[in-house]
Amino acid sequence: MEKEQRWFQEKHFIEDVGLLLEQSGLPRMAGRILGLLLICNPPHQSPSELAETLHASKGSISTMTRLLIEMGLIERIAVPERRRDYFRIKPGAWSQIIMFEVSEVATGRQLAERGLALVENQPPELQERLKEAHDLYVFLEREYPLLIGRWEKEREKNAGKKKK
Amino acid sequence: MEKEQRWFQEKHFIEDVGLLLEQSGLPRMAGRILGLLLICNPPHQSPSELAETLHASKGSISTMTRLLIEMGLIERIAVPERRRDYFRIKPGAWSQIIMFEVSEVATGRQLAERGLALVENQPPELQERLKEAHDLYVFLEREYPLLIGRWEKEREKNAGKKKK
DNA sequence: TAGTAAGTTCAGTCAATACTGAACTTTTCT
DNA sequence: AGAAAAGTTCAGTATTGACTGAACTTACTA
Repeated sequence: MEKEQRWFQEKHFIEDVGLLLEQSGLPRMAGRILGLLLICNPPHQSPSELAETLHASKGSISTMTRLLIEMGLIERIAVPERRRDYFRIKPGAWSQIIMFEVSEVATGRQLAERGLALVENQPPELQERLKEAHDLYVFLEREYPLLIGRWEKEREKNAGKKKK
Repeated sequence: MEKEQRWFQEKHFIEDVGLLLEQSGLPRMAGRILGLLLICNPPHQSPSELAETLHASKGSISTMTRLLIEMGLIERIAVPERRRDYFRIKPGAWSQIIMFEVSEVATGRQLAERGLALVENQPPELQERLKEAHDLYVFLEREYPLLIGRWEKEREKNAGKKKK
């Protein structure tokens, strides 16, 4: 049956989004929820729909949706006729995910500075190890947000013209 | 005593490098080794020195140094007079760490493409969710390496003039 | 307004995996 | 060459944190 084949692919996709975002520190189930919300139709799902589709407990759905909302990756929406809440991917979620990397870079820069203080009495060529790291963090802390800004601007510009 | 104070700071620095790199998927102990190799004097350390300083078993030092070498973050060096091997931070280690992020971006792009195939029959506004993610990954896959390249070039240029 | 469905919270379980320690191999020193 | 020191491998332990399930709260419906 055609439909089962399709669902098999979707299951795989959802699982792989879970794995990918696990690399970025999200719990597996949070990534699965995002994966499902990326491809579902309609694009909004209730907690119980999520629980059933993902074969997960209501408990973990509740915990993980709260986390995703705090992180700004999904949002609650009200659906006319139904009173209970639905979730959907928040527009801009993906730049948000990338922005978390930026704050990690900032942490790295601060840490490198603490390190530099510790080696300040060593000969300059020994300080080089840490200077390299520090230098890169400083560079990225400045340039990374600019890069994302450039993307957002380009994207906005293209929003006007309907593609294809 | 002045020296104990210093060692306290160093311990903390090492531990925090461990925590930072854990975010990027390295085992804690691997990050600690890098942390120590960033600030130690001399800049090269033998496995047994590492084990003693970090209060770790010889076993985990052996496993983790092998991992770090495979990842291109540290290297073996021969020290005159001593036959056994020493380790030190490999120059360029930090751009290497960043490069691992790039390959994660590539994974994300591929995954987004699989997702797009799954929603190709949905109305265009529903495809938007995935297009945003895909678009960003494509952008970063192109621009991120260019950014690192720019940094490396700038750094090379500055290598000539001794600073301060 | 009572009854049911949906959602939240949290204590306890389970699974993944980093790390230890012991047996073994390789290197170094006398 | 023999003894000791250093390094590797791997089976087993310990720790961490995600997930479940049950008790509870809130929202909906007849």
